[in-house]
Amino acid sequence: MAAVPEPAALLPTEASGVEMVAKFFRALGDPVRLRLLEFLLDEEHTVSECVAHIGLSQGRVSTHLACLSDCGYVQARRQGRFAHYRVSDPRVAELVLLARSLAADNAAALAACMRITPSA
Amino acid sequence: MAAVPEPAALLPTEASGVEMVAKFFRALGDPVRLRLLEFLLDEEHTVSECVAHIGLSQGRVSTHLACLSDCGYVQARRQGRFAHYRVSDPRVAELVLLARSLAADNAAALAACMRITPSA
DNA sequence: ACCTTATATCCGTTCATCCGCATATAACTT
DNA sequence: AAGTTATATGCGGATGAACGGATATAAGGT
Repeated sequence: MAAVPEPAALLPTEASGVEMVAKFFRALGDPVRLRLLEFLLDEEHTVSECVAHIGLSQGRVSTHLACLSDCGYVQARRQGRFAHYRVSDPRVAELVLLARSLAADNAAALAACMRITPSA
Repeated sequence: MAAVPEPAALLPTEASGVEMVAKFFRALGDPVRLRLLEFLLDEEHTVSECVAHIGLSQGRVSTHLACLSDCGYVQARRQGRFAHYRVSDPRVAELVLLARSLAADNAAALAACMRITPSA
């Protein structure tokens, strides 16, 4: 099977798997969540600290953190009434750094790309 | 400068840069574009071939390809009335494979994450 | 010139996602 | 128990992004 010159099956064969990888990327497609990831890379931080760092409403930040947690980017440690979040997997940093280098090489075209966000 | 225990500045310092990386990820957050990327990894394909492969309207596929091109994921080679697209950078495959491995490890949680796509 | 083929763009609709605000839950404090 | 602090969830509204279908542009064929 798979006698085609495919490199190693970039994507899962099932459609549901592709949708899953897309979802995974969508979680990174938000500037607030990216900033949260960076903030939580090395050290744990509570939700309140994240709120102070990000500057959005507490509810919003909590939801963003839950989203990152659902997707496996960060982990929550409960302690009393506090929730300490941190990045759970070193590959996360790898992923973002790789994207950053790619994006940097295409900054001009990317900025001009009106097909994703017409006004940004 | 940067005497903080940051690992190597995961994200660009300026807000516009963060928005740019987010935009970059958003381009990958669509199953159709992911399938196109895989299709164009090794071999060039024309738009018509992509249309046949993907199964959406020609206009839609053309726009998706333009989007990928704007973001620097693929490159177009014009020949007569044909446009041949292919992945331009080997790091693209790296990026998607890395995400795939991460997503696989969190498949269950990801599937249950209602914060990104309530119905998928 | 006319018709076909290949690709790109525009338009209106529908669905997804983000936001702030209000509210619910849960844990400490006194 | 009542009040405070920390976090999570629900709601309506606004914007973003996907789609199909129609149309514009451009190249080849006859």
